[in-house]
Amino acid sequence: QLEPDEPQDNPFSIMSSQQETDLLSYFDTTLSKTWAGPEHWKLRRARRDIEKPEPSSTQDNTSVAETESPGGPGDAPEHTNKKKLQVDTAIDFLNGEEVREEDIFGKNKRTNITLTQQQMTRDPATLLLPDDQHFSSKQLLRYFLKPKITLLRPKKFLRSRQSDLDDL
Amino acid sequence: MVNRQSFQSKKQQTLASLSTSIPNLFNDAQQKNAVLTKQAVALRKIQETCCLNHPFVIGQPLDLDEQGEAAFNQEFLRNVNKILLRRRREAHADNIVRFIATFLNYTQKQDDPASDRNKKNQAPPDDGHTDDQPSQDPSSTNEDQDDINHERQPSPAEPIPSQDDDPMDEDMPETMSSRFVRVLMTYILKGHTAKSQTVRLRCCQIIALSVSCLGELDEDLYQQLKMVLFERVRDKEPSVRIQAANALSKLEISDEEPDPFDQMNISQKLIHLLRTDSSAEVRRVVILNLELNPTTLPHLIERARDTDALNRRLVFSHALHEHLDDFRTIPVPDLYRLIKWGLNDRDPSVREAATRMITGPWINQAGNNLLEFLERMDVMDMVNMETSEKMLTTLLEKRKDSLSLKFEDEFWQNLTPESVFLARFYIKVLIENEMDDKLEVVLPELTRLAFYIQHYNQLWQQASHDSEAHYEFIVGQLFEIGKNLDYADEVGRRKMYETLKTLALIPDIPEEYLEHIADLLSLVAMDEPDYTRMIVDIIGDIQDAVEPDDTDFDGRNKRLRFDDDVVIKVEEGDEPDAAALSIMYGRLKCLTLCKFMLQRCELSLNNNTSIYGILNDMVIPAVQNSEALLREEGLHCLGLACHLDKSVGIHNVPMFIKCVQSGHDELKNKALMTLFDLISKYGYHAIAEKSPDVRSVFEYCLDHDNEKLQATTTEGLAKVMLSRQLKDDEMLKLLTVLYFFPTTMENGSVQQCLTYFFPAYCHSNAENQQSMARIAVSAIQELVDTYLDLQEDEKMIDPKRISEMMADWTDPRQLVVPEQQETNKGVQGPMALEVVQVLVTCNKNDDGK
DNA sequence: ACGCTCGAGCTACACATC
DNA sequence: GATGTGTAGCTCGAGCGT
Repeated sequence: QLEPDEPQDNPFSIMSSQQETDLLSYFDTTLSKTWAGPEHWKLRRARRDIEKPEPSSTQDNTSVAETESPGGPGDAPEHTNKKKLQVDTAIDFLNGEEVREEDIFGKNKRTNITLTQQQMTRDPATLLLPDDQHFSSKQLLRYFLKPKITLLRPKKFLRSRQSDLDDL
Repeated sequence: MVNRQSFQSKKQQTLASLSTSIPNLFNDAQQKNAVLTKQAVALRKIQETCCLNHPFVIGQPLDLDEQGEAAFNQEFLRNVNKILLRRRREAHADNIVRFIATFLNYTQKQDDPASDRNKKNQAPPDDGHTDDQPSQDPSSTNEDQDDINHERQPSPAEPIPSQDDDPMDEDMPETMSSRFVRVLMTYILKGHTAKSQTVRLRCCQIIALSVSCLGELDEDLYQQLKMVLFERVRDKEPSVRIQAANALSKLEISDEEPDPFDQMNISQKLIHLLRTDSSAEVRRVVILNLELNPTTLPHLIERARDTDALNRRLVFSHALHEHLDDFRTIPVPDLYRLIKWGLNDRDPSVREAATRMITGPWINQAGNNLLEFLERMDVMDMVNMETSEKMLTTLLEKRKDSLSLKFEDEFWQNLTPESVFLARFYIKVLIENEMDDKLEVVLPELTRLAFYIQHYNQLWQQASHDSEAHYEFIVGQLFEIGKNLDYADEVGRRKMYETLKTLALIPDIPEEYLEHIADLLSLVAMDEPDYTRMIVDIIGDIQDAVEPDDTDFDGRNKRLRFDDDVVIKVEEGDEPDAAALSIMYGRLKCLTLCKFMLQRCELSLNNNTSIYGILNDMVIPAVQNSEALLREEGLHCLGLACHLDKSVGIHNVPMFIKCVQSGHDELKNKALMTLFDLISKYGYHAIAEKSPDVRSVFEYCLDHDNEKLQATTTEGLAKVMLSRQLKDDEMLKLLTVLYFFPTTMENGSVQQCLTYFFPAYCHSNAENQQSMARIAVSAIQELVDTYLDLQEDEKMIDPKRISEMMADWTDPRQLVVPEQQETNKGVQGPMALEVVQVLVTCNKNDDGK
């Protein structure tokens, strides 16, 4: 969690926490699917997945689990039934009902079943991704003028040979 | 005749039981594991019995029972009818479609004496989808075939026509199957204008799977078929287009006759679909079926950037995988674009497919020889360096275990661009994977490497124009290898220093080599002050070489080489002053080296006093120089110096602001970068306290028409706001409006930066999210106004989508760290209120939300 | 091979338009 | 009033991971 107000003279103590790195790498992964920008943005299905576990976890594990369990055992056979019913798309060629040809070849005079020439000529660029600049937290964590140095841990770029010797 | 009579009675029986025998075959054929050939064989037998007056004999003139034929056809079509209304992807119906194709293939082959001899009854083609299972087991198909041939032995009583007496007429002879094909196709084609999309879909599907099973078609039927497909490929329903495209791709590509409707031939239509069809699956069908040739190749390559990840993947795993005989048929720029896209794709499965394509068939094409492969890839071309590097790294990652190389003196003495390039990345991969034992036999000693650099440098300096680039490249790669060595050896360090110094003094050393030198010297140096002293010395030497006596300098070939777009403008009539030019280039080179040094320095100026001299003698004068390039590079150095000392930094802020306000674009950009760096380093308030102008400077740059400047400002603000140094609703609103503004649409850097920034900003922190909520409504109002009076040629995101995105940003559930419940409702609630207020005050303009 | 998940596509419904 | 158009929600299946 972020500290709301850090002393202004040392602002990057905010950024230097491990959590901050975690947060940014979290966004690096979650946002890697939406990088292409508003033209390719889609409304994600409401994050029910995150809310689903909530009722079970937020509630006590004593009463709620009991009340919901009756539905559980009933579900299992239902699933198998459903599957069997769904697979039942076989066609009975021998005794099946006749299909009337006018049902098949019936035409619709008014409805246009073909696209207009204009609908056919769309800009090919809309079906292509833009040039990916691979924007990530890396860009946000480096200096413009010293791109090799991260803002997070201003470690020494030059390792002192003297200290190497000292280490031994 | 007895035979004839028995045939007739068999026919009577068969005709009588048609309404059960054929449905039974269809029933069998729809099953999941049905061997369709079996049913096809049985159906063919029925067909022969019904349609002929004699037992079938290959090559015999057709003796047709038209009534029997009609009965057969009618019954067949009656069964076909039953699948035409079955929805897309219903397995049973799909099986029947395949059955139809199998039957057509089989019955047609039976009547064709040419194909009958070698009776390699090809399986009917797949439907071009990724989901198709291999419909038939090839071995069983062949077995069935053999059985048939035994059964078809003509009875001894029949006259056996000679097999070779029947050269085909120019007009194909009519056969039982050709008549059937005509009947079926004519019937199926009727469905192409049906009201039901399912019928259209099924008809096209039948055509798609059957076209290659039809044998030779009448010209008129073929034309009719083609026209129908031309129309269906423009169907309103994507699912129909998928099948139609599939069918079209199975027609002879050699047919180049254009459609009178739009003047496009088959190939052109397919390419058009590939590029413009809104359905990813339609495009996919074309990717999978389009023949690879010089015309289609660029369009297939373009699909490596398709919005659909699966399509992108198929370009690598299918279209260009096995079908491309020689990757050198791809023009080099396209080749590198393709590899770059594939290896850098956001989707791991695409990257994987691209890697497999390169490591598999492409390397094979080069005889599994990496050096040969690199040669064919033309890796020396510096334009594509990044991609070459990535590619070789990927390659070696895959092969690191099976590859054991040994680089000894002889290897290093006889380097080629390809071999040194390979060595560099082999070393890199070994280091990254900590494969120390393999490294041991590969890494040269520091002294040796210094010697090799010297050696190839000499060759470079003496080289003819032709081989110059060759040696230059080798030296560059040796620099890179040098960064991996151990610098403990004193003698090696000294040798390296001497070598690097010599190189630094070469008048026309490329800029990136100067950077390598700066890097390597940092490894040679004992510590930072030592490093600084080394560079300052070298800078002094460079200056001495250029400035004191300018007699033998010729500005043209001794100049420092920068990127191509950097061209020093020489004022009109200044040409004779080559000496002045060369002095200027010398200064520029010193500044550049200084820049590289400062980028690698950390110590404060007080602890590293040798920098002061260089700042005062060289950098400050350069900032005031009239030559733009020198000013830029000087400013850059000054900016870097500000990194090292807070008071120097703060002191110079007004100067940087001034540069942003009145410099040329490149200078503006450098100054702007420095300002953001200083804010990052010393805090926004430390800067803004003394120079409140910064904020307005940022506003000014956000609006600037220079894209690079806009991008720098955006990225800088994103940094400063994400780190929560700057909390400024108004600035956030400016960024939001900028993000969706029509003029920013083309600026990819700004777009992609903000695409990252907004969700990260809003979802990382509840306070940020509230800030967004406060400005969202007024921002969207402004954007809707903009949207309403868009010019003809301007494009903008639909306001509805804008509001969706803003709703997403301000959704409290998306917060990474969920706030305490109090704030949860409070975010979008006020927004909704505000929306209502806006709607009430002006109920003529309403947004899409 | 199995099972899960996410997303494309389908249906139904409301609204607009002729 | 009927028919076309656009959208919301739901379902089912392809494709991925285990």
